[in-house]
Amino acid sequence: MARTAGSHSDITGPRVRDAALKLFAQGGFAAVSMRAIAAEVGVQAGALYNYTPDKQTLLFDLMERHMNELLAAGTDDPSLAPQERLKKFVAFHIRFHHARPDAVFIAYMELRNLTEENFARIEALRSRYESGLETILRDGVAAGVFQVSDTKIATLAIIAMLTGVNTWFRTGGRLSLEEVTAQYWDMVRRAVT
Amino acid sequence: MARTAGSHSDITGPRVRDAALKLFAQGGFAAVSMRAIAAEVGVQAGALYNYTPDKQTLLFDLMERHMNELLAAGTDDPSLAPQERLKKFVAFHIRFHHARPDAVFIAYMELRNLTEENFARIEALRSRYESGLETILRDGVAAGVFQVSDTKIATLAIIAMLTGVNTWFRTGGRLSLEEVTAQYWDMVRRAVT
DNA sequence: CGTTTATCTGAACGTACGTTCAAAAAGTAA
DNA sequence: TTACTTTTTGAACGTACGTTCAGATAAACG
Repeated sequence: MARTAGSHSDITGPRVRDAALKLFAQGGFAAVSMRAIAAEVGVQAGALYNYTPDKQTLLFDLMERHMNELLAAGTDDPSLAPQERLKKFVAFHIRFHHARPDAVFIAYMELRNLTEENFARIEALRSRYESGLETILRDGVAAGVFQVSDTKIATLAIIAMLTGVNTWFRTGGRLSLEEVTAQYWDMVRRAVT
Repeated sequence: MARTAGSHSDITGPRVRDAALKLFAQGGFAAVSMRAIAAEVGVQAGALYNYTPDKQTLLFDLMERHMNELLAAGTDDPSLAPQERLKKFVAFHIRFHHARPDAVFIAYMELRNLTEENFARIEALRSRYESGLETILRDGVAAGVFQVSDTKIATLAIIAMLTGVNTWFRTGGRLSLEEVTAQYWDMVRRAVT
């Protein structure tokens, strides 16, 4: 056998990434073999190399796509009041991260498996995202509506707190995502005012 | 050759755990070989099996020791005012975690490499630690000094926020650990009152 | 000193890994 | 149908893995 019926690059490519995302999140980059990814897709290991030059690049692609999605989806309207902008940020962050737990997990946990250069590129993207929040905080401080002595620290603290939702929240539990978001917004609001 | 000069179980045992801790934190459980750990200690791979039945148990031991240390070190005095108790908790959590970044990293990142049974045991220990904070929050709510609508969520949010310090704080940077602690305490205090 | 016990070596076991590549089959276009 | 391109197979490459164990040496003990 060789080429299989219905095989197409446009189909297999995304399926390779989906499989890798799922398995990396499940077992960790180093613990997942190319053969395991191939099995999930339904091809032999060799076929994966039509879609990535190597395993490391496959990981990097997943992370980079995730960070680019995050940056593209985030919106901030500087004409709004800082309180309103911060509220929108909190809601967006929780919603966006909750929708893609695997990608979030990988983007935070597999950084050490990147080459130095790839690591730097991911960190640059993450830094850009953090800057978005810090800008809101700074504008709020300048406007006198936030009292934050160090906006950089507050930025990191808020993001860590919000991302933490992913580690415990499950749909169908005691609270809805909207209720959880409201509570986190309450804490964030009070923490900066 | 065989037994080496000066070899002692009391010495090699801790060195094996230290090496494993360092290397697991650096590269991840799956990516670190028993041979690499042995090389760090200065023995052959076979010698490690005098100190652990297998690699998985070595990881579990590291995590369990860390969690037990955490629980043993944490102190809460219910006779103090809730505000004071919470302040002590914040300071303790940041200091304790900052002192052992490798163990913290492993205890949070390598959970998926545990067997189901071992995972449950670590989670039980973590849950006990979280309960300590939640008790403080509940007491504060009961006393009317904290306004928190869901103490469970607040517990998880605060812990995520505080543990986040480890991901960015480095001694010798712009701020001292004491200054950082003060700022986090400020945010936590405001978030619950 | 001689005997026993604790500790480590070095080699070996079967298995799995990431990656490569010629050959083959399916799709595409004429 | 024929010629060409895209996609996949299946086998193979060298390397590394976790673990076991008989044998060897150092330490401890009487």
